[in-house]
Amino acid sequence: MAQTIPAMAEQNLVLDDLFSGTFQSVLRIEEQALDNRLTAGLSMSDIHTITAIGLYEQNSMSVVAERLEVTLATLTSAVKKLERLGYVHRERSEEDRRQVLISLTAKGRKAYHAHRLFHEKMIAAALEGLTPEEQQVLARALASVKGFFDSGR
Amino acid sequence: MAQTIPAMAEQNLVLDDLFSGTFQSVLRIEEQALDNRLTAGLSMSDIHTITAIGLYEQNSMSVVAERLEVTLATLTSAVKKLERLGYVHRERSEEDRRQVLISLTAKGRKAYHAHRLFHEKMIAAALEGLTPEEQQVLARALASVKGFFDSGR
DNA sequence: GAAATTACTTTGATGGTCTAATTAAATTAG
DNA sequence: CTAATTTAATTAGACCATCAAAGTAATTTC
Repeated sequence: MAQTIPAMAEQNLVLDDLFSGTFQSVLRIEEQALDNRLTAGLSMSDIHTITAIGLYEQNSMSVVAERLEVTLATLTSAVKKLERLGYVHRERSEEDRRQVLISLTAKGRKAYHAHRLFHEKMIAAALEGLTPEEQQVLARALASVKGFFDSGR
Repeated sequence: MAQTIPAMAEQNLVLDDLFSGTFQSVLRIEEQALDNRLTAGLSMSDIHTITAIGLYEQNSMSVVAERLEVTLATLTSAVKKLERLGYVHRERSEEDRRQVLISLTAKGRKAYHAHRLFHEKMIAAALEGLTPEEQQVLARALASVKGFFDSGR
């Protein structure tokens, strides 16, 4: 009965450390990668905003705020910075003049691509020690884990 | 030659999304879990500090700051809050009176355990959809991925 | 024992986040 | 058709986590 808990904890502790540790490491690496000609001066938060705006879309502030799961107030200040730095274009919608539509400038798209490329290289390099079968299992395992978390508990 | 890149990107894109998505989900869940009798009012950052101080250790500020990879200034203010709230005990070292030794109070240890328990349950639940073999592979895959990131690139 | 080093704290700045208040536009109800 | 309500965004003001630089006190070195 309760006896199974400690037994379980043993193996899971390893997984837990691995998860947490990998998270930390990736975050660190990702931040370092911002030291790039095309993304210099941007924070992770800025990159998230750029990613959420999307490559060739024109989205309203509300839509992007929802994607990012932040308030409009937060997004307003984030976008103000990115507009000042020339990564994002802002204009009022003609259909509904309450809305503000935001989109990436050429510079913003370059930053977007730079970050995506970095991600691809990172993943490719990180996985090169795994066999295709292991990669397959990793994908399914992550999907399962994520699925669990997203199902609200 | 270069032709392998796009082919590779396909599968890796999935892994990439899974990674990023899982990260996000876990972070969210973890934050929500702080709404607990024993950890209420604490931020993730506070929990990290408590974890780094350790259950039954008495560490100097420097040691903990290094574990957390933050400056002493940052840790000083973090610890000030945790001391005020009764989670952490501070005292000057007798051997070297420049040092400040910090340790968890009973309340701090309770918070520590509450968070650990949450983590165990989270991992156990997240893995219950996987076969033991898959869990095994996941562990090795994560270890490999983490190893790659930690080896500096 | 004076000078240099070490351990920590304080001060003052920045960035990212929030809530509440404000502005302006669009929709709805009378 | 106006007046009231709702919606979209911004601004104002707060808080927290972080840092660098300056300050303090103890220890080590020469």
